[in-house]
Amino acid sequence: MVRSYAEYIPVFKAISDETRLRIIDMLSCGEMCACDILEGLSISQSTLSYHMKTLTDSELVKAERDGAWMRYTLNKERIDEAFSFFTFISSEKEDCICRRCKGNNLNK
Amino acid sequence: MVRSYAEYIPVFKAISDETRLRIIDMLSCGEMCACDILEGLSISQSTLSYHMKTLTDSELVKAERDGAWMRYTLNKERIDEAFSFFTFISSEKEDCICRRCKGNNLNK
DNA sequence: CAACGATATCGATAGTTGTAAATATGATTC
DNA sequence: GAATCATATTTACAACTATCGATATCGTTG
Repeated sequence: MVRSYAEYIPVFKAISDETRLRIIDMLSCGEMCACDILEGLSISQSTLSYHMKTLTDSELVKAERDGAWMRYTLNKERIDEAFSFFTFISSEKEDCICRRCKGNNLNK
Repeated sequence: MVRSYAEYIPVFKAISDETRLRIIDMLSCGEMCACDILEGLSISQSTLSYHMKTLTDSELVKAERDGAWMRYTLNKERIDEAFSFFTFISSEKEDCICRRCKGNNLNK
């Protein structure tokens, strides 16, 4: 199930930036090309390209070339995977690495 | 609903680190004190303190002093809030900031 | 209250991140 | 194929992050 803690860190990093959250919001209803995303933001073209690379490297966003344009879409499966992973990590489990606090009343 | 994109960024940053994910895993079944968390990791005490501050500042983890010990527990409500926020951001919405790509066939 | 155990803070440092200007690459069009 | 439009890469830099050793603070206990 959980392969390693490192597996989804690029996803969580990708959503840890205001500009990228705004881009994800823009993509929530369907695909957009880079030029139109750029119009909706107040950043340079090279900065947008950097952010889109962060998003596609983490696989949160899928990129498809269409002639001169790049079309971007949200990868909702990847989002679900990352959240499932975190939900698993943060939920009670049978073979848990947890141990109780030495000073915990529950252990008395 | 969504107050600002910045609202949950500290939460997403908090879960973007392998050591902190491991700590969250440790806390998934109940509370632990710092000394026991430290035992389960291979980091210095000052580094643990730094990570616990990151986690509590983001409100992902609640801290409670018990004499000399600090007891830490996961704040599952905060986790749910952050995920709800992101789910909202990444889902189709009525008054969406999305606009379609100029070159998109859907607009023809 | 002195000594000790638990945790926090400080200072220093190496590595990472976000930004933009300049430049390069890739695709289209005339 | 030269000009132009769209996107990516390179370079440089300031800000932030994770880390640790040293030190400080806080609480307990003799």
